[in-house]
Parts: sequence; structure tokens; C-alpha cells
Amino acid sequence: MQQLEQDIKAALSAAIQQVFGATVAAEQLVMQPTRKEFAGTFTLVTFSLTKSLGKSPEQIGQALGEWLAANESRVSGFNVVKGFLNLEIGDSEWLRQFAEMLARPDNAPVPSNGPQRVVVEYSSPNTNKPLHLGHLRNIFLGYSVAEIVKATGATVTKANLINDRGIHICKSMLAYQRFGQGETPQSSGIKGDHLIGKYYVLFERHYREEIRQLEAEGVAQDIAKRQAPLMTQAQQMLLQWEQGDEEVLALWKQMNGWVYEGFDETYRTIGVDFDKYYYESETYLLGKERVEEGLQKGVFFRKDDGSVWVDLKEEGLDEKLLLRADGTSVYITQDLGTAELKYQDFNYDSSVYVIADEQNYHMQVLQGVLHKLGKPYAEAIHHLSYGMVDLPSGRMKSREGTVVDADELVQEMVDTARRTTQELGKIEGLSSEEAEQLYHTLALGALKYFLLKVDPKKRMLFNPEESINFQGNTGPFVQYTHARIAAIMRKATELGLTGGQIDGLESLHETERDAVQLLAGYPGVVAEAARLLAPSILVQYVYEVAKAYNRFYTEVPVFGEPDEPKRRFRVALSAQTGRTLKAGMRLLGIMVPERM
RNA sequence: GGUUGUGUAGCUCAACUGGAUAGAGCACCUGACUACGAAUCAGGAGGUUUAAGGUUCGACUCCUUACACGACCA
Repeated sequence: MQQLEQDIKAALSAAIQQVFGATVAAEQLVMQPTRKEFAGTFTLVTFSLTKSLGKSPEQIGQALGEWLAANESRVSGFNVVKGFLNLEIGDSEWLRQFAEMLARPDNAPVPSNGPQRVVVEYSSPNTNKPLHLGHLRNIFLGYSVAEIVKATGATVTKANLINDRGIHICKSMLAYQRFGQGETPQSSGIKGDHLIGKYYVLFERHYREEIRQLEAEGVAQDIAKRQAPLMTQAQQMLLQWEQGDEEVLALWKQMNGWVYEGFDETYRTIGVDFDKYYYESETYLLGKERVEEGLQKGVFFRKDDGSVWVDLKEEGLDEKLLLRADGTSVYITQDLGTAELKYQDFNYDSSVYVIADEQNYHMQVLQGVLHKLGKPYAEAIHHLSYGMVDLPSGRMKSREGTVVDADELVQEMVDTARRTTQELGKIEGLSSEEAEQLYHTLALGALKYFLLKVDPKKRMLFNPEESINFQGNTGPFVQYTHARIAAIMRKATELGLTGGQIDGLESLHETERDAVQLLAGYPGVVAEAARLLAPSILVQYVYEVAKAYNRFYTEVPVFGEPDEPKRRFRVALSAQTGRTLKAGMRLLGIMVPERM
């Protein structure tokens, strides 16, 4: 398909040379897919040629169309509408394309000239509370981007940088010491990450109570916030942690361990994985060497109080603190260290950070600083920035208890899938394990599809009632199409209609042609999604494919077709559609069922 | 205050990066199961693309200036 488009462009360029004696490079031609209300596959926009050729758009279109119809065998016809030359591709070419895609192995990498060694960092949670809906958008994006890039043949590492140290986890630890009474995930039956989250909430509640009391005693609010005993103790605990206090470290390890068990279970449930874990407790000191390097190179400067800064005004940013006066590191210091470490580990030519858009500025600074340091990998850093997920009630706020918990959400989706499936009653013959597996597949399909459908940089709205939808442009719609095809294939196998050569066909039904054309575009779509780090492009594509197939399905019979070659072709088209849907959905992290 | 993102049908989102009459889904109406799976398909209705200027053969897209919402930086 990509090849075909290039060939057509080259032919057009030749035609311009022949007919008008002018030279226009193939890359300069403006081509687009033909809109579906017109006949054709490719459309040349001729407006842009009027100046150089000195003719009207219609004349140009007519002349070029005639030339191509006569000289390019794959162009079977054309029509000119105003400044648009619509080129029709013959069915014999589509059948050739179809045979080509049948021969393509499932795991063949799609052609692309993108980066070869890629690190995708995503999830990167704090260890003081369980994952919520916002994390899910991050995780699904990261996982899908990694899989898409992998499909272009690149070596991809999925990395998770766990923020396991800092004041937040100390808050949970302190509250646990105070109120925990030795409770464990085992003794309480609470999942580890939720248990730690419970103490984080407890901390916040008691902390607020302390502030209120201090304020009642006449202390100003900002002072009260700093002086509340719980806060000073949490700070104290962080200090003890940094000094290696054994008791604190033991508690820290124990509680983080619980959180990791909880996270792992969630990751397993939602079907994502990682190749490499980084822990901030192990990397947070690394950045100081980079700061030293920058001072030596003279790109950073030290202020009188001893703090180290970088001046990024020329880059349109600001002066930025890199190291505090007391020598302790700030966020950016750690990130400098981690970037270097990742580069040492994987020698990447692209490093993708899936991080919410509230950190846009921070990421610009990171890149700017690496640039100043002359790091070869500064250019390789890509911030895949995504917007927050809002609820109908507004922004999710953990302090106000309005977050949508990831585990609960998945469970609700599974329940909905179960209810819907049982109402439709089409899965007799599945064991109860298989049925549960199916509900899970459908639930996650709906959720992932919903979150990946939207352009990452846009904020999106999640309405719990409306978003759990199984009709229309949804994951289950695509999954349903696959299940439908699977049913066709089961019957085809019984009838012995699978495999073998597709020949003896001359023309295609309109719906067949549309489907073949779409299917031929698959490698190009994956390459584009990889280039733009945009799963939403692939979501749009699988939806188009499923729609095209469903239209074909209702308009032409497969087994009722008397003509044997047609019957075989339709089975093969179904099979190829099924393969493509499965492959595309897999890159989105979504499984497709054989029946539902 | 500074920087930056977003604004498209009642709702949730597209629009191939400047091209044709701005497209889908949901919700709302109308049709299609004795057929290979109706979680489907076909059709209807729904728009001054926040507003006003500008650039040109042509603007949702680019440039100004407002307005609204968000985020970040003091």
C-alpha cells in the first residue's frame, strides 16, 4: 500500500514531466485518500500545481488522469472534481495486494526508519497509595506505545521508575507505627497497596486535625502546617531514613514490600509488564555527579550560599535550582542521574517518558539541562505528555476521596461485562473459568480502548456510567467483530474452505474492496503510530476495519455464495481481517475472544 | 503577572498536519433477525468549529487580539 502510493506519486511526477514539461518532485505532490463519497483510492490535489504549470486545476487533473490511465496499469480509472484528481485502482491490483498480505507472517516487523533502541518509562508510581484511574491512562499508554514501537522491529525496554522514598511514604509509615497495631495484608485481608493507602489517609486525617487545633490556639495556618507534630515527625523519619536508621529501614522495606505485591497483582490483572525496575532509593544520589560535571564544564553556576543553578533563559525557560545549599538533591537532580543510568544500561536512541502534562515544564528543564551538559541522548528524550482524567464531578483529588480506584474500577467493569454477556446468552459451552476469563477480556478491552481512544495531550472525561459501554466505538465492538469472524472460520474449517490459493476472481464487491484497501494500510498505520507515539491512531484504525467488515458481512453472503472462488476469497478475507484485528488490538494491549 | 495546553453536534471524541458538502459513537427518531452471531447493519435529525479580525485559489488547522477552562513557573 505504501509502495503503491509511492509508485503513483512517481508516476504523477513523470506525467507532469511528459505532459507539461515541468519538473515537480514526487514528494512535493499533495496526495490524500479519496473521500468515500467519490470513486477512487488516491486523490491528487491539483490546486497547488496551477502556478507552476500555468493551467487550471481541472485541466491539470484531466490531463494527468488521462496519462496515468494510459501509462500506469494499476490505475483503472479516474475522475476530476474541481481541483481534485481521484484515481481508481483496479481490482486486480487489490487482489495482488491481498495475496501479498496473506503471505506476510504475523510477527514480521513493519517497515519504519524510526529509532532502534528505545526505552519507554511508564507507570512510575509512588509507593504510598494504590493505583487509580489516572495511573491507568499512563500505564495503558506506555504499554501500548512500547508494543507499537516494538512492532517496527526496535528493541524496546519497558521501564518502571518507582518512587519508593520521600516524605509521602514516611507519612504512611508513621501512621502505621502509630495506629497499625501490627496489621499486615495477611492478617487484615487487605491488598498491600490498599493497606498502605489506608495509613496514608489516616495520616492526612490526623494531620489535618492537628492543624485545626493549632489554628484554634491562634497559630497561623502556614506555620501550623509546618509545626504540626505529625509533620515534624514525618520529616524526622525521612532524616532517619537517609541516615540509615535500622528500625526505620526495616519498616520501610516491609511496607514497600506490601505495596509491590499489591502493584504486581494489579499489573498482572490489567495485563501489563515491565522489563526493568528502577528505584529512586537507589538512584536518587546519582545526579550529584552530573551537577559536578556541569560545574566543571562551566554550564552550571554556584551561588553565594553554595546552591547550584543552571541558567536556561536562552532556551525560554528560567534559572533552575539543581542542588540545594545544604548539598541535598532536588527532583531534577535525580532525574539527571536516572537519565544517565538508563543510557548506560540501554544505550538508547530514544527514551520515552510517559508523564502527566503537569510536568511539561519540568521535562523541558530536564532536556535543557542535558543539552547544556552536551549529553548525546538529550535529543533522544521524548516526553509523552498526557492530560488528566476528569470525572463528571471534576478533577480527582485523593485528599477529598474522589479518586477512582483502579482495582475497584476493573472489578466493576468485569461485573458489567458478566451481566451483559449473560443477558445476551450466547456463550453456552464455555466452562465457568472460560466465561470468567472472557468477562475479564471484555472488561479490560472496554477500559483500555476507552482510555487509548483519545489524543493523549487532551484532558479527558470519564463518566463511570456512560464510559462502560459495549456498543459503538468501543473495545467490545471490535472484539465482537473478531468473535464473529472466529465463528465464520470454525464453519469454514468444517467445510474445508480454508487455505489454498485465491484465484479465478476478477472483480470485487464494493465492501470487499473497501476492506482489502483498509487491511493493506495496516503496516503504514503501525509505522505512523510508532512515529507519533500515538496509540489513538491505531484505535481509530481497528475501528474502521471492524466497521468495514461488519458492512461486508451484512451485504454479501460467505457460505451462501454459489461461486467457489468468491466463497474462498470471502473466507480468506474474513481470516485476514481477524488476523489484523487481533494484531492491532494486541498492540493496544487488548485481547480478542473467539466467542462472546 | 509569566509560560504553556485545550476550546468542534445535547454528551464523548475524529478530521491524514493548509484541501472537496467538518466526520464517528452515545443519546433521540425510522427500518432490517426462518440467513454465516442484532454487542450488528441501513437511514433520519443534529454545526456560524468560543468570538472578532488577518494571511490565500482554499482555514477547525497558520498569524493577531480577546474570552473560557486547565496546568506549570515565581
